[in-house]
Formats: sequence, structure tokens, C-alpha cells
Amino acid sequence: MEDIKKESKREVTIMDVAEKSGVSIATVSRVLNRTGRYSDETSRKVLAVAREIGYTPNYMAKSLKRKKTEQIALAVADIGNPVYVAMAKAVQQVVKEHGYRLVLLSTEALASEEYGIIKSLSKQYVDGLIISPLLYSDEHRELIKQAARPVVVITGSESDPDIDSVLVDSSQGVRLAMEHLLGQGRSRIAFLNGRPDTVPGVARLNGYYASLIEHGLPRDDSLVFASDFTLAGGYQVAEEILSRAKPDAIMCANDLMALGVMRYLREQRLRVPEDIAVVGMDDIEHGASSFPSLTTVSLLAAERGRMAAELLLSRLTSDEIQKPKQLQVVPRLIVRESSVVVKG
Amino acid sequence: MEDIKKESKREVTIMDVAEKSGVSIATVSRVLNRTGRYSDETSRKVLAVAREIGYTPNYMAKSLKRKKTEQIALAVADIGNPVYVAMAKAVQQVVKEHGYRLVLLSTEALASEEYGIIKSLSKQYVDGLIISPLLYSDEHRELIKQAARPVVVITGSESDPDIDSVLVDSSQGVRLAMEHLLGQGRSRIAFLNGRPDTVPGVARLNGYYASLIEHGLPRDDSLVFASDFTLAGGYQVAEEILSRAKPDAIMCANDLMALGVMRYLREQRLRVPEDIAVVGMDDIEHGASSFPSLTTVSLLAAERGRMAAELLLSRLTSDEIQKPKQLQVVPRLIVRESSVVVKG
DNA sequence: GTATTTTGCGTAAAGGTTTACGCAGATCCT
DNA sequence: AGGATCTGCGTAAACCTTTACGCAAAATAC
Repeated sequence: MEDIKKESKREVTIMDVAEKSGVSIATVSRVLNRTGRYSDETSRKVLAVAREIGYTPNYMAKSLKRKKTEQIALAVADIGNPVYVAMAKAVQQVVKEHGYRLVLLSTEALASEEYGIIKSLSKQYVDGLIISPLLYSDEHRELIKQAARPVVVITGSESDPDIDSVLVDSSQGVRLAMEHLLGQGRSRIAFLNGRPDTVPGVARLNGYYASLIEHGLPRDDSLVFASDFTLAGGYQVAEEILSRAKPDAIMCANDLMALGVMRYLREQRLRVPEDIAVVGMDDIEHGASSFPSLTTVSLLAAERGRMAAELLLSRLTSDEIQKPKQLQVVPRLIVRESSVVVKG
Repeated sequence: MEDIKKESKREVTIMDVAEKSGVSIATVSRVLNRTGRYSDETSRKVLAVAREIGYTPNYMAKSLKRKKTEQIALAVADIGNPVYVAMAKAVQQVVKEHGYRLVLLSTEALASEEYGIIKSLSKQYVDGLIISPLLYSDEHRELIKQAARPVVVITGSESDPDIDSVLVDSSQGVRLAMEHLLGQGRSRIAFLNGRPDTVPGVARLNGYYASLIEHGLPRDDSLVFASDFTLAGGYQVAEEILSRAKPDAIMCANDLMALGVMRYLREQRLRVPEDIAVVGMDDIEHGASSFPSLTTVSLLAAERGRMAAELLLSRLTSDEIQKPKQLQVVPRLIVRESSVVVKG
């Protein structure tokens, strides 16, 4: 039983095509890229030979020379969250229309991962980056400003004026939802936050507090809970919310946690919305088809993805320097069954 | 108002580091890659300079020379399907442990996309590919065999013996579920397929038919429907299923469609499982927390992802040629509320 | 003390492209 | 017919690394 070493079959290069068709590599390159001048006859010959011997360009070499990869990256915290999937799909569509490819990176909410991506971005396999960081520290901002490729940030309501950003005020979104709940006669509204050290975590909690103040309600920290933005996380913390806060409504910082909470409530034979109203945020597809369907606040993830992609592409294709842009989108309340008692 | 052209600030290269630290580029490269021989003193100096002037390697040049990118790709049909997300997460974890990065590609179920990826794979920005094709034609197989980088296919129950594959017999999975439904006393079981021209579409429909034969039931094509494996698709076709087939159970080819169907049933005030039982397939997280929770068949997506990743990495790291492997996983029935009537 | 090995580092080639430049021949103008 | 312009193509440099090879100096051996 002998070990057979891999024979490293040499790749077929542009030189092979050139030789076999009796022209120079420059000509082959011109034909293949439809650039410069060449006759119809040589074009036909070169293309025929290329197909015959199965030539495909080496993108490493190509982009080393061109300083372009025709790829862009989207870095999100957790691809398990449908809201990022929706964002990714929107980005994908836009970049594809422009002949770019999308590379999806999931950072698992690790700042170190994010730093690494931004830092080595300069010479990575992408021409630009869209990043939606869960955390958005000074270090992020510093790295992004120094990054050697265009970066667009999708984040909360405030960014750095020197950084291209697509913003949404999710604190405002929470206020919309709170207003709705209060309007439905709920008075003891618990708040289930995600990780409180993250951008959305901070913003949404602020929205909750701001809303209480607006309505002259007392701030009661025993009504505030935190989990991790996942369905399982919402499910786990639900018991504690019920036993400790005894609320008549639960405002959740995102839809996944809201669905987790509703699952627990159902298991406890509690009726939503009759016993407890539940509201989420993000407007993921599953919220529309859950039972009861979930009242939520849309932060227009797809729209923001589209805007970010278009902004990034405009940076890549134009070679004039333009002032950094700050685009904004406004949250929208979507009322469904989980928060409105229908009188039979 | 004048157009300011981007000044293309020259990247800092290994030559800059070499010059500033008074050594040759070879030495810098050795220090940076911890390879070959160099003294402690030069190491310190080089590293200091590199950090000072902010050097980061150009991966294009590096991989052109090394013929390695330290990246692998996972191509799936639809990243909007949570089952692929679960798969991706498992792959991500494995490759990360080995110092590789995962690039996620969503083909939107287009065979042409898949062909393109496999073809140009040889000189793309990845060292290997894991692909879970919705369609799996002869052309796929041919291209995969000729691909210049290792490819692992995640697909149904049969592949090519010359291709590294991770398999699961989803037809068997459907039979498990059917057996369960029949055991619950259901007799008029409709089948909601996904796209029937796909690998899973064919397999699952076959499983349905096989199951009927096993139990001596007549084949009734008016009970068979097709959609597109999405939640919205399941929702849309549900009305037709009800009006045309009048079933007492609906076997869905995947969980997303099952959730869509359940949503429609609820809107129609039909009780699941009392009026109609519903079973899905894939075991996505949302199925466990839907109401009622969804009986399903797990095809062990995460496990298959893990296996595929490990297989691919073993191909990449060992340089002995080994016979292609066919790994298999067996489906598992998961009974939940949507198919079992509890007597109160 | 010389002979051998080890150490540290530099030179230069290679990896596969794209592209600026230049040259010869064909075409056009007057 | 002589000059200018256009056309098609080749030569060679550049993109930034890694690495085989070789050489001088230092360390070790006897």
C-alpha cells in the first residue's frame, strides 16, 4: 500500500493559449477582456483555443495586477438572525446587478473578528465592505477611517460624520411600539433587551426609558430584562420575566426573542394578547406567520441593505472623492394579533 | 467646484518594511511568516517597523505564489432557508478551528450560478468548495470531477462514487413520517412537494409514493401538490390543497412550507392536528416553537455540514490521494404537536 | 590550528496577469 | 507620391509575494 502523492497538474495559463494560437499573451489578454485592439480573425482563433484547452483566468494574478476583485463583503453579527438574511439578500441583489459577487461573513458578534476583517480588508479578497457591527466602538471607527477600501456601516442612529453610514433610530422604533401598547391600555410593560452592551441594545433600552418619561410613567428597573437576541434566549428568560415582573405586556428588543417568549407563554397556557401582549422588532418573516402573529416594528432591513450596497458601489465605481454620506430610514410600526385584543 | 481625483495612496509593501529596517525582503518575509532562519534581533526590528508603518500583507500576491487562500466556500441554494443557515454555522465552526475562513455563496437555486462557481473554482479565491446543489445533473458531476480544487457535495441518497459526498436519504425520511401519520389513523394524506425538478423534490415525492405502496394504499395524484420550498409558497398553495384534496393530513416536503400551510389553516379556523395533521421536514428551529409545534423529520443538516467540512479539510491538508468517500446520515422522526391529537 | 557544520541573510526567479509603449504595415489625405 | 493616421500586435515592466540557492561569518569539532 503505497502513498501516491498528488500530481500537481499545471494549470493552463494565458501563455498556453498564446502559444497554441500563435499570438502573444498581450493579444490573448486583450481578446479575453475585450479591451484594446485586435482583429476579428485573431479573436476567433484565441477564443477557440481558450475553450479547447479549457482556459480559465487566474483571479489571483488578475486582481494582483488590477487591484480589483469584483467582490464585496457583508459582515453581520449572526447569520442565524433572519433580519440579517433579509439584509444580505437585498445586498446580494444589488451587487449582482453590478457584476459583483457577495461574500457573506458571520462574525458571531465578536469584536475581534470585526477588527480583523476591517484591518486586513486593505488587501483581502474584496473591494469593499458593508458591516453591521453589534458593537461600534471608537476602535471600530478608527479602523474604518483608516481602512484602505471603502466601508459602509449599517448601524443605529448615530455614526461618525466621516464614515459612510446607513442609519435607523431603533430607539424611536421602541417608542412607537410603546405608544401602541399604552394605547391598548397596557400599563405594566416589561422590556426584554438583547445584549445591553451592543448598539441596538443601548438604543432600544433608551427608547423604552424615553417612552416612559414621555408618558409620565415611573421608571421601574425590575421590569427590565436582558437576553441575547436569539429565540432560545427569549424562551429561557421568559419564566423570569413572568415571575418577577408580572407584566401585562412584554416589549421585546427583537422578533426572535419575542417568538421565544410567546412560545413559553403558550406552554404556560397564557393567552397572547388577552393575558399578555407581546411586541417585537425587526419584522422578520416568521413573525407574520406565527400564532398569534407578532406585532412588530420594521427597521427596513432589506431597504437598508439595498441603500448600503448602492452607496458602496458608488464609492467603488466613481473615482471622485465625495463627502461621506449618512443615510437614514425611519422605523414603522406593524400591528398584528399579538398586541390587540379583539372583542368577540 | 472641481472634481478631486482620488489620490491612490500606494499600499505599504514588504519592500517598505525591508528598506526601513535595513534588511532584505526575504528576511522580512521569513520573520513575518515565522519560517526559515533569522535572528531574534532582526525579528524584533522587523516586527517593530511593520507595526509602525502599518504593514499588512497583500493576500493576492501571497496566494498567487502560495496557491492557497485559506478560504473555503459553501454554496447553498437559498440562504433564506434556515436549514442552510444551520449547515453554514456548522461548517463555519469546523473551518474556523482549522484556521480557514468561510465564504458563503447563495446561488438562488440557479444551476448556471452553480456551474460558474465550480468551473472557475480552479482559480477563484478559495481552496475548496462544499456545495449543496438543488439540482444535480450530469453536468454538475462532470464539472465537479474536473474541478481543480477539492469539492464536497451535500446531496440526497445517491451521488457519483468518484465524488466526495455527504448523503441523506430524504425519501426514507418521508417514509418515516408517513408511517407515523398512518399510525395516527390518518388515511387521506396530501403531499406538498417543493420544486419537483430538484434532488430533494424527486426524492421526497418518491418516498411518498413508496410509502403508499408499502401500506397497500392507492396512488392518487390528485393528492399531490408542488410549491417552492418557501414559507410564502406553502401558504399560497394551501388553499388549493384544502379545496381540491380535502385531506386529513398534509405531508410537506420541508418545514418552511409546513409553517406556511399551518398559517393558512389557522386563518381558516381549522385546528391542527385535530382537523388536519401537518408534518414537515428539516427540523428548523422555528418548527419547535411554532404553534402548534411542528412534527418533522430531521435530516441532520448541522451534522452533515460538519462532516462535509471535515472531509474537505482533510482533502486540503493531506497530500496523499485518497479514494472519494461517501458519508451517510440517517433521518430521524421528531414527533411534536402538529400530528398527534391529545385526548383531553 | 584547520576542517566542518550551522547560522543569518541576500539575490533572483517564479507565480499569471494587465497594460504602457513602440513598431511595422496598411490606409487615408492632399 | 509623400506624409500623416490608423490598425494589429509584440516586448517588457509591474503588481507583491514566497522560496530555492548560495555565500560569508560564526560556531563547533577534532
